[in-house]
Amino acid sequence: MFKPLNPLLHSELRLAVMSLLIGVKEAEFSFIKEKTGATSGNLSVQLSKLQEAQYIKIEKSFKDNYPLTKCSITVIGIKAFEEYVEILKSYIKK
Amino acid sequence: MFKPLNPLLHSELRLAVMSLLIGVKEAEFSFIKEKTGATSGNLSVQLSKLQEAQYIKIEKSFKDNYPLTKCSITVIGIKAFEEYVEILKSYIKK
DNA sequence: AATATTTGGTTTATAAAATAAACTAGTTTA
DNA sequence: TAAACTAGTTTATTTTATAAACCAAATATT
Repeated sequence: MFKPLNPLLHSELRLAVMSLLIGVKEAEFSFIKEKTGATSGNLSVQLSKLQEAQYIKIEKSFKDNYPLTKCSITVIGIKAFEEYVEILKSYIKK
Repeated sequence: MFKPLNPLLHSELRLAVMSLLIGVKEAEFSFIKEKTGATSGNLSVQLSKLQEAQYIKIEKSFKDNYPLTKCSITVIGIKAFEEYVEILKSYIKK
């Protein structure tokens, strides 16, 4: 009846990150942090988990001497997000 | 940007329970258990939490000599559920 | 008539997740 | 050159979810 909700996406912060990334080409760590209101530590951990699942791609570089982390959603990530949203809708439409 | 998601409702099982209860007048423990696929223990714990928050009402009685637990959603619960759904939608619509 | 099984749960213990605090490595500013 | 800031990561703590064990009473079995 109630299909399982992908636990990787059923997390407030990771869901916010994915919701954000699905609308943009890429986003910087500090931008995501600001938009989600997350702490650096929490964001760092959650981004790593999303990367591990190959839902996002993380690219590290330097800009003006400072480290710069850019994230973008992958095809796998888009698919997982869309499926999660569909299942979620099936919950709340009852 | 991302409003906080009510943590009491952002739980797979509790969300399923609320989604179920919002559509019916009341439901028995075993019915909820069957529909959600939860174990008795987990369901018992989660129902208690929802009751504590006054999102549901739990009525205990006996039927054919056996204990019978009936649950129903409260006005507070309906309000919380609807607000949660609205915030959730604001996440996934970006 | 014991004893085993089932019902309808609750309680407790364990595993997993989220979050906060502390730390790293380097940069800039005073 | 020392203090403060950037941009994070790692580790520790707290919280949450889940599973396992348990309980009381009822019914079924031998």
